[in-house]
Amino acid sequence: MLICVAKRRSYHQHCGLARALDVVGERWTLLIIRDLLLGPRRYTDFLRSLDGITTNLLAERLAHLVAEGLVEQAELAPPGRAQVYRLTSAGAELEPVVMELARWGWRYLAKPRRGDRFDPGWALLSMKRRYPGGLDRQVGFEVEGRAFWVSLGEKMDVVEGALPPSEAVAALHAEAFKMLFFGAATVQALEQEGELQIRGDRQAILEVAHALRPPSRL
Amino acid sequence: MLICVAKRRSYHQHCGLARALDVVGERWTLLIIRDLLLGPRRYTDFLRSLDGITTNLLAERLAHLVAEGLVEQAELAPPGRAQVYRLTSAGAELEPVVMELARWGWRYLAKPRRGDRFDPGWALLSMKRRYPGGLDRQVGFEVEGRAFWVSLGEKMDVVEGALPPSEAVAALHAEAFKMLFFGAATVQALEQEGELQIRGDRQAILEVAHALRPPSRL
DNA sequence: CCGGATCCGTAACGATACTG
DNA sequence: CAGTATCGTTACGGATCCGG
Repeated sequence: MLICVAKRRSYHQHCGLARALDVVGERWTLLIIRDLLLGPRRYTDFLRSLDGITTNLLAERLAHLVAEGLVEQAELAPPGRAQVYRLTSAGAELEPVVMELARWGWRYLAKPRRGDRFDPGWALLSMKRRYPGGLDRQVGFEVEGRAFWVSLGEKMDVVEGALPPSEAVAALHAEAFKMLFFGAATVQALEQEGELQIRGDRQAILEVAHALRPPSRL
Repeated sequence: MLICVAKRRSYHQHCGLARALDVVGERWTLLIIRDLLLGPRRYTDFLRSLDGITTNLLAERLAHLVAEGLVEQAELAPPGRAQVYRLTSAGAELEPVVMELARWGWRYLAKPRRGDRFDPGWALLSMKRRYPGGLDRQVGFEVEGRAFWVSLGEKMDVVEGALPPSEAVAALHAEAFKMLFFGAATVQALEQEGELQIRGDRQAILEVAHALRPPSRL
């Protein structure tokens, strides 16, 4: 009987970058972190979001992240009582890493590839770096059955899922959200075309959308 | 005869992070970028620095980075006339990504692993984020036959290789440099022990070392 | 020596099926 | 729902070889 010590692949370099990549450099890992930045997730949430990942690989990545202390498991309060994965504080400190990579990769989004999946959560996350600060608004976005809660204060916070009610909620389809994200449409235009409905404080939605508008092309 | 279209693996997500990882997420890629941030490199430079990479993989990674427009090949001026790889502007824009990952991975460097390679170039790169600005100094570091030129102005620049002469040069061994990097020693202490020699403006070296000192442990 | 290309074994990954 | 088990495929690692 052989006892196999799990020997992870490593660059064996005493360098912050190399050590970081030793831990989170494997395939899918940072995408899992990105999803968790929107709040706790269940196993099947990942399977839905990370289209193409296989169940064994997801299980292995999650186990590794838990072992590294970047992710922890928790039980959701009743009546849900489902088990979820959530970031630890060490894992949450990966946010600047994710944001920098997303910022650099933004250039490739200008020419969309056919068949690529779009998720409003990913878009909202990347909007964090657009927010210049100075507002105090809490609004919600409902996109095809999913709810995102955006809080603009000193910083921008965004989480997916049920949360305290906000001043206003905008409901729209993913395609419309995509257009907002890329500046191909405005809230007013989408509203006129019936692609966007606002409940509550309309001004709040307009202010938030304006604060998070894409950088002008010049 | 089959014509095979090179089909790269992709996450197929319309997301900046996923697209970035599609391009630079493969093994070794960001380490190659890191090395290039110190200046142009030759093929064999990579082989020496990236201990463990194989020649076929290095060739493939470089070819891919060139194809993506992040790296370009150039001929060094005579009498060297060697071919080198260097970053394009798009590639150089990966510096914040590398720095953020290195910052996050810094925590793992506190407990060194046996057998990990140390490179003063990697250390100097990660010192960029320590520099608070406000100085105007150019100094050199000679570490076991390698020359690094550090310029502190509005920002910190560091390149490896021959460059315009600086105000001062400090010569030391890698182990001594490591101690400086981690705050386990000071320039004065190393000098007294004969582990560090200064040519030229001693004050310049002291100022640079102080500006780049590791964050205090509290 | 430099700058790779080629071949092959192994480990990581991907697809599918199955289970408590 | 939350995984495990099995198996084929691809990427990676190790070694050698080759033209300039």
